[in-house]
Amino acid sequence: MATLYVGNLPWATKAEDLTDAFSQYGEVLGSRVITDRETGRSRGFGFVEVRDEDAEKMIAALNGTELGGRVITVNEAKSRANGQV
DNA sequence: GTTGAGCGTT
Repeated sequence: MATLYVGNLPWATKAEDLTDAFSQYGEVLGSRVITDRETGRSRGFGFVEVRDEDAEKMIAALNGTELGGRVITVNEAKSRANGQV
């Protein structure tokens, strides 16, 4: 599968919101919104796990679109484990 | 109750 980075999210965005939004354009295997480890508040970005064959389609479909009232940024995630191969 | 570029935890 592929990991998608989702940024520029509202503070109220949750993992379910990412799943609901991304599942409209592909199969969402899992999602995760990054929250501050110390305070527990949302950092305004998250990650969505999708199938590799649907990843590019979902990026093109949701990148630059509106979510929760804000325009979000969707890209292929690159950090920690990168490709997950 | 606040903030706004950036890539997450076991």
